[in-house]
Amino acid sequence: MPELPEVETVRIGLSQLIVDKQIAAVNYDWPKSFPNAAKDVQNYLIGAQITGVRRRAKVLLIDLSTAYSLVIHLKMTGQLVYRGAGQRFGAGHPNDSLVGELPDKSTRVTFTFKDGTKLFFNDQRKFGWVRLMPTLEIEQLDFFQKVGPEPLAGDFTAGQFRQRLMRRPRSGIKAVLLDQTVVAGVGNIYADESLWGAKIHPETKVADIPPRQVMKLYEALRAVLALSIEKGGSTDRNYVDAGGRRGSYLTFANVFRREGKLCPRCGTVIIKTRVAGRGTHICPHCQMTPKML
DNA sequence: CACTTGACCTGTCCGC
DNA sequence: TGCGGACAGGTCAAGT
Repeated sequence: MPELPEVETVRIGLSQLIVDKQIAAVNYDWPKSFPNAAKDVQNYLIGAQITGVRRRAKVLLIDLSTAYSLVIHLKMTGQLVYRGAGQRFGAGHPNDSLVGELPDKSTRVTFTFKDGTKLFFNDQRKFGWVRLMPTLEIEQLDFFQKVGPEPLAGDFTAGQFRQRLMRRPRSGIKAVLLDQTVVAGVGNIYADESLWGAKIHPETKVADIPPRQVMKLYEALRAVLALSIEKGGSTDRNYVDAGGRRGSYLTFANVFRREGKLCPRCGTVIIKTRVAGRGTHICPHCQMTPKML
């Protein structure tokens, strides 16, 4: 799913498309995708105006004039796609759009604005959700209490990164990067890409990584995330931005989904294995297997 | 404590 | 053309 760059791309799109709009109606067909009391929906969602769109880790926050917010997690296959009144297909380039006419069979929630435009929450696998709750209570959610710092924040230093990683010194580095309580927003794609950038094997124990390599990983992670946001994120299969458009980061990826192809750095064939229970792409030459003691 | 597996779901792809 | 299994960007909970 959407990792930090994808969710950030959706945030940027929505903040240009739906701020100030007033919600006139909401429809949903799968209660787990929209687990909210009808009373709250009536009192705090219908009639509310959208005041802003924020992101924290992989979670999207749509703030409302009622002091409530929509807290949204796209999980693996979630999409948030906006359509103008009467607009049937994706803006600009229908051929470039992964989504056709909406709603479609993966549409779980539809928000209709007063001006007739709509926002669709699509989610093929139904893992994602849209939750309505008081804005001030969001920070008290367990997830928000525990989630780590934003890796692209201006005040996030290499020293902090190293300290956070060292909370799990004996774990493999990939598992630690994927741990949202260590650093926010990193998922499978950017874990693989940043480890390739720093020439670190994903199973290396955190405590065994020399400080200089940790610094390289810090830089690689931030560079990869920033580049991906610039490219509109990664579309592996389902992901699209708020206009229904694909992201192009994967055309710049060095290892992710490139098994069987050549490492752009050394020419060795990239392999795919399993690490931390996830499909993992590495250059077996650049990212040498750590000495397994 | 840390790692693995199973759940949550649907869809696609691959081998037989 | 069909069927079974593995796998897919993410988290949780439970088991070892």
